[in-house]
Amino acid sequence: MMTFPEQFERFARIHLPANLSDAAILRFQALGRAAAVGREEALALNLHADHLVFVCSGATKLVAHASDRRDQVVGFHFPDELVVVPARAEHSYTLEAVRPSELLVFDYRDFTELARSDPAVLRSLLECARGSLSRSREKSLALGRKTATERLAGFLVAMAVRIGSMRDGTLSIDLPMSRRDIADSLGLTIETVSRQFSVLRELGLLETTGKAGVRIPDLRALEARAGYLTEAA
Amino acid sequence: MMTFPEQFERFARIHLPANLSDAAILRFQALGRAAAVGREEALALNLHADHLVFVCSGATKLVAHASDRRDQVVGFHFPDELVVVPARAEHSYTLEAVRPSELLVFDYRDFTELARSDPAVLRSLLECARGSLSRSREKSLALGRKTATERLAGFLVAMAVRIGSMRDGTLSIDLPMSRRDIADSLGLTIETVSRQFSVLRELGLLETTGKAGVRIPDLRALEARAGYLTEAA
DNA sequence: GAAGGTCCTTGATCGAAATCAATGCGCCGC
DNA sequence: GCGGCGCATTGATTTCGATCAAGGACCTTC
Repeated sequence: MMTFPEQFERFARIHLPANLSDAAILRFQALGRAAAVGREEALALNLHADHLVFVCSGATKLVAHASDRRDQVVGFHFPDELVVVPARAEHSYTLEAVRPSELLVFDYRDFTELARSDPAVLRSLLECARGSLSRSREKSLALGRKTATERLAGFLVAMAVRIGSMRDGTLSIDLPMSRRDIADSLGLTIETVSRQFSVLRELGLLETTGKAGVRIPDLRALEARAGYLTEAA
Repeated sequence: MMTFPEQFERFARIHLPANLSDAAILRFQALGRAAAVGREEALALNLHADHLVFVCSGATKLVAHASDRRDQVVGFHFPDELVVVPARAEHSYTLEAVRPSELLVFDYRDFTELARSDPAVLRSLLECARGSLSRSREKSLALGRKTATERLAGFLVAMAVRIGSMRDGTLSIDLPMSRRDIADSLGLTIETVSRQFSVLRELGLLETTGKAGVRIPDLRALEARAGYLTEAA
């Protein structure tokens, strides 16, 4: 459990320019607030404003809500990442904890107003937005044109890159999210996700240990199963 | 047909700050090139670099390509809009003309390098990225969790807002894109798109004239059919 | 370490959209 | 005005993933 100044210091180190004056840093700090969010809880936000949220610890999902509790996980966000949580428009969005998480919350408008003449901060925000846009476009392709197996394979490749680690010589992931979260992210049902885990397991592309553990013996092979473009095409 | 300086002037008026010095404007101008792209042609780009493209005239689609010619239209872009076209990664992207289009092309890296200390230009880029991210997230929700009818209704609402106009008292759209483009944007087939047009027509939510003309007598009703959140929820 | 609950897996059936297959319409040149 | 062609519509059938329905595994709690 971090104190607010510790959290902010971490945020500043990653997302604010190194040469910022102490006074300027304090002005940004004054705009932030800390929030601890328990598992499966949503971060409480003013629905009518955009927010900028820094993930200090845990793991989170950004969820878009349509009518009839049909939810779509629009993205997962892990420690040290910055997320833009949009205000309610055609649909509403919530940032929810997949694991107990410590978050740093800013009003988007206040933050950009303070950063309006600081190129380094603006560049940092732009990079954050570009990363999210790029992942979101990849997701559109997956949701629009890929089969269930390809979607799960692509998801696992992306997770391996973002939160995977080497364990006794094999690329491994400890998935923080439930099958429901994965299903809501891939536009599938939990049953279909479960079946695709079985398919990939039978193809020898992965091994599972318990609910959360996944070992990937051959990342390239899994990428191929995800329908990624090869050198040739 | 615009000359390159005319095109650039238009771009500068919309996306560059008004108080930029003439010298600075010329430096940006030196980075751009004009490109005319015919119907269904792709803009020729260096595949290994990101680009920034300004649409001067016409209508364009940003297409993500997976294996087996399964294409996903990731977004449509109309005159005065700025598009980020990503370099090839897991998938490749092309910007293609839906109608003959005049485009202004920049290398993304060069452009941001020149803008690196100019907050106003950076803010303009950030706003562009945020707009695209927001539309992309809405698309993820539609592709992941909505029915064919809801997707088409949502698409038509969005087009009405972006390129619709009032004609003899009724909100009307002259769709620049084919059924195939719409299908590739909504993650459906052309046959299904066609059937959903019939469904919405039979529901009295729209009238069609020829292939491209759409009249929307009641936008609110169409929005409701798109599964948008209502005030209550 | 047994009990209980939650989450996950597997199986059987159903349904929305894809695919396959004609047919129709609008738009072009002639 | 009349073909002809490309695009769009409509119909018949198939398919992949959703839904419905049991089991089974893992983790917590006592």
